[in-house]
Amino acid sequence: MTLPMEPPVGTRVGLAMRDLAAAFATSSSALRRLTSLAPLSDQEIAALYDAERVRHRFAAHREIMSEGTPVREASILLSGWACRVRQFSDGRRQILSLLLPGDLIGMCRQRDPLAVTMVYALTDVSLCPAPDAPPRSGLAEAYAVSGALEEAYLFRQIARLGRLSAYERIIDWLLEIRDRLAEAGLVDSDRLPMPLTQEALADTLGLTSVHVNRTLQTLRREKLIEWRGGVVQLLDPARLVTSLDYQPVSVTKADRASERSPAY
Amino acid sequence: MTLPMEPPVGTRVGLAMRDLAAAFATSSSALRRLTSLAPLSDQEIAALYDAERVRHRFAAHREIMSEGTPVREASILLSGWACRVRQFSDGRRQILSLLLPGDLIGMCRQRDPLAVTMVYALTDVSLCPAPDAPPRSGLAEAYAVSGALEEAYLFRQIARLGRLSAYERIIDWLLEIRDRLAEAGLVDSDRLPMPLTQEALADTLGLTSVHVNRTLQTLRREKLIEWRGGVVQLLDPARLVTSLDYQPVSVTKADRASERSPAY
DNA sequence: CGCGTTCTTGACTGCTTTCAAAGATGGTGG
DNA sequence: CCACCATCTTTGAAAGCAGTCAAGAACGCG
Repeated sequence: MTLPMEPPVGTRVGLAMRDLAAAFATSSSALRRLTSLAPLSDQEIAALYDAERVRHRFAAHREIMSEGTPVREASILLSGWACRVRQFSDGRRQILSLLLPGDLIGMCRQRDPLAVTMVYALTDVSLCPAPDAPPRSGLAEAYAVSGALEEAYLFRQIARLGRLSAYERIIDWLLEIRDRLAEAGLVDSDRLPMPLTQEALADTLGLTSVHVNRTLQTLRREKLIEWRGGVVQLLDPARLVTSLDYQPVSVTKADRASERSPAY
Repeated sequence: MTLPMEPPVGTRVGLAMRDLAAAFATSSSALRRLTSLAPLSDQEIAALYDAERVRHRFAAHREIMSEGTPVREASILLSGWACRVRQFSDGRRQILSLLLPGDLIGMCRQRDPLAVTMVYALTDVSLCPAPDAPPRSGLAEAYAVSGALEEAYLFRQIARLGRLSAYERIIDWLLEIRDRLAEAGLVDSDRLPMPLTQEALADTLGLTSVHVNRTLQTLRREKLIEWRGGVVQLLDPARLVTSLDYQPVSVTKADRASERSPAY
């Protein structure tokens, strides 16, 4: 079966909903992630599919949202990598969190929300508006789970910056990115797309690019990773995991259940 | 006028609602903070006042919530300081965020939520259940704003750990704590209650207690702060603010408006 | 007053940064 | 197809911020 690469225009709730749902879930990495967060109805999946028709594109290095600016509408990140950044007046820069395909941007519950951080495109990026989710719907649940995960990743980032060495930070971060990309179906046998420069990684991990470079070389020398041409290959994920007793986050009971017995 | 120190039992929506509201807002620091986040109706204030009758107390150094455990109900922190912590297997410890009077704990939107981090009482602490907030109510708005602020503080913490020196981290942190305590009415002319040990502060700022100690001495020598007997006095807040162009967070348009022209 | 916790101090180590410059890489246009 | 340029990666030497270890002083509580 050939999967649609771009959503055909004008598709609505149709005949073979079930097949469509399956197709969507594997064709769009964003859709794939969102459908994995909570059970969605066929209508909801169709709504997401529909929403993807409207695309906002941003070139790499463009500002998607600026600090202190009103947040208009919530978006879904369809493709590419973005991040939240804090820029200091003296040139220092800290990447606060990464935004990967399927992540939500600008999902605020208060009225007249202002962006608390700049959002910046690390690569070419495309967004679509996030469909409204009525209270207690499956989509609302998916949004809630996504929000809880985002918070959990912020906590991980704090612990990483506060207490891990450069060597540990890189390993811990790679494992987290692997898990997050895997949710969107973007990881194949521990090979992950890695569009970041070492400088961007340094800004993420609170290091200098020089030290990131040296530490990566250590990891390569130890045959733990390969990193060439925008792709990282984890050579011994098990050893990486045990070396810092890394554990994936889970924010709901259902989530933890699915970890014990993976769906696939 | 004498303010009630403990909420009298059985009070409901009464005669002099306006006066009551004013009294509550100054009597309970938690109530004071929540009422400042969004306009609340008299009924909502009464509900909060009512909720405070049920108190869960935790002694200092007790675990309030443990990682991976189901979150039963949302609570309001009435008094004392708590924190979210990540404990590493080798003894390292990172305090992820501080929980101050008026902060919400365990406010989750997803079903069957699990605690993502341990919550730990830094001092004796008392909590009460957070009243339910119907959608679009003032209370829901207050909860939403509180959640957005919490997220903003996590971003600040990440930037702090990633890119500031020990000296800068302490200043930045002190200013943030001042602002947060001020919302709850707990700051008087830049004197803040400071129940943390230098070790706890080290675990918050990703440093060692020895280095925190030395850095505090520098700040004292420079006549920037005093810290004695559980109280910190900021001696020159303006200089502290400009030294790292510190700016308070605002998460809504209304919020920013009130900064320009303070309500009191 | 006595004991445990917290704070303070010194000497030494080391991880990470800084500064600078040389290679590698990839995309573009002639 | 190759030269060229900008960006990114790699390397070296030296300095500095923060950590470690250890022990003594001060503080606060019962």
